[in-house]
Amino acid sequence: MPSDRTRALILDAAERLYAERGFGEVTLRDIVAAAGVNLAAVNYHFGSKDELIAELFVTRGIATNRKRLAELKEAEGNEGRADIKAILRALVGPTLRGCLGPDNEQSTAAHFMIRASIESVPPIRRIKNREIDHLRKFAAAMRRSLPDCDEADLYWGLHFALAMAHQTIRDTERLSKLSEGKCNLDDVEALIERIVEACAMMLTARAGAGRPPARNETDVISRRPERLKG
Amino acid sequence: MPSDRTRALILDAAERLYAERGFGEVTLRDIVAAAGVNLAAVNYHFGSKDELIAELFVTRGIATNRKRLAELKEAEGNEGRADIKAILRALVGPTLRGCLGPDNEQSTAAHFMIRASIESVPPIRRIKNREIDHLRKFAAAMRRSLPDCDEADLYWGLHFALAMAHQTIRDTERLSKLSEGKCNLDDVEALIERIVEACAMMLTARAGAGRPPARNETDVISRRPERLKG
DNA sequence: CATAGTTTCATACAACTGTTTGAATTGCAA
DNA sequence: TTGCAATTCAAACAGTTGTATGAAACTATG
Repeated sequence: MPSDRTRALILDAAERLYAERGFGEVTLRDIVAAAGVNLAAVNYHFGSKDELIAELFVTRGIATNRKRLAELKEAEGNEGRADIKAILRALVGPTLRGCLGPDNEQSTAAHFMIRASIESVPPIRRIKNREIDHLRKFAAAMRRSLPDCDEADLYWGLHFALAMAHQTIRDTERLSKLSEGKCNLDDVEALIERIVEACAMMLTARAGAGRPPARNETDVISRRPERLKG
Repeated sequence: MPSDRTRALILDAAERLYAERGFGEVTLRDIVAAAGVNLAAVNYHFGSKDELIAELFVTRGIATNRKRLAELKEAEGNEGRADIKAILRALVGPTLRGCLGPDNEQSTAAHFMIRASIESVPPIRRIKNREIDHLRKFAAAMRRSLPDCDEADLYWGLHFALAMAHQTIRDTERLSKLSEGKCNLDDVEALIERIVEACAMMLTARAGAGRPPARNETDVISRRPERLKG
């Protein structure tokens, strides 16, 4: 009958510190100090530092994915076919709210997962395949929503949606410096809508064209600027 | 009259190793072994590991920026006003070619800069402001190209273009696994065109609307799904 | 209470990190 | 060649890291 208290203290402290500073900047001694437990407790409860990180990644990943899937399910309703925008919203909404939303919606789990997706430390890299399966569910939903859309385009759309969301989270500072505050980063719902609309537009524009437009033809190559000297 | 040979050997080896494995996974001993020089040479020529990294970031950053600015200049020609697509192409093209293009176009400098933008290690974080100034030149070019476009939208477009490009470079593996090879990652020019078209579309769609569309109104908020349990 | 099992603790350990040292070697000018 | 500075080198240094140990403290059952 283990009293998981110490265990939980370690997990919470590690989640927070890793989310704040990144994996490279946090030592086990930092974690146990923040958790108020003994150094040896980590190896006692988790076996090793890597196993602690792996457990964090698994549990926090599940939590994030659950939110996304719940929104997806709600969007698809009974018909099993949702509006493409609703699907995209379910894909990027939870993470964006968890990282950039008002304080009461922020979650350390979301911050941690972003950190994990950025730094990709060895113990995490080994497990990451699980994420692929999760994203496949969204790809399937998108296929049902836009049955005429070229399949590669669907994946590109999904990929770009995640790209925009994640990069915005990571690079909040640069964007706000660059735009001198003109880009409002506090209004998450507007940001979500911006990303969703952009991706929906590129997906429907391509689907509307009937067949995938030129992606490898000479007219594309010809756009390439002349070789520039060194 | 210093014989910069050792110095250059260290820079090249460090650039390559950091680009391949990331900053966290490369030690000075790895670098000097790859360079075939003595361990103390690093501190002799650069003062410290951090200064070595900083110098790499500065020189390689300048090299990358020069390519982009050359393409931008060519796009703007004499008129000082370029097609928005050409501007975006100049923004994302060089890095994408340097990282995903055919072997003869790949550059360790581009790979290194991507790594630097991902991991953001302390010595680099201190200098990064230089990048903002560089991007401002592209923002200015975009403003000249689309004078009627809302300024915040311009920054968002620039930001998303970089987001798509960088994330594609970083996450090649996931996208290719997810799409089971359906997304052709070998054809860089097609990828560039895909990103450019997507961003141009979102910029012109918004500009065409006459004024920035609803970004903070209630109809946006209302799209938000109901609060989900758990 | 006694005792067996679990959990905590201070401490030590071995490995690795970036950095320094001081002697050896080199290259070049006088 | 001689002399002097610049450069290379092997070795050691001090600090930090994750992990291991064995004793102490706790918990709950008999």
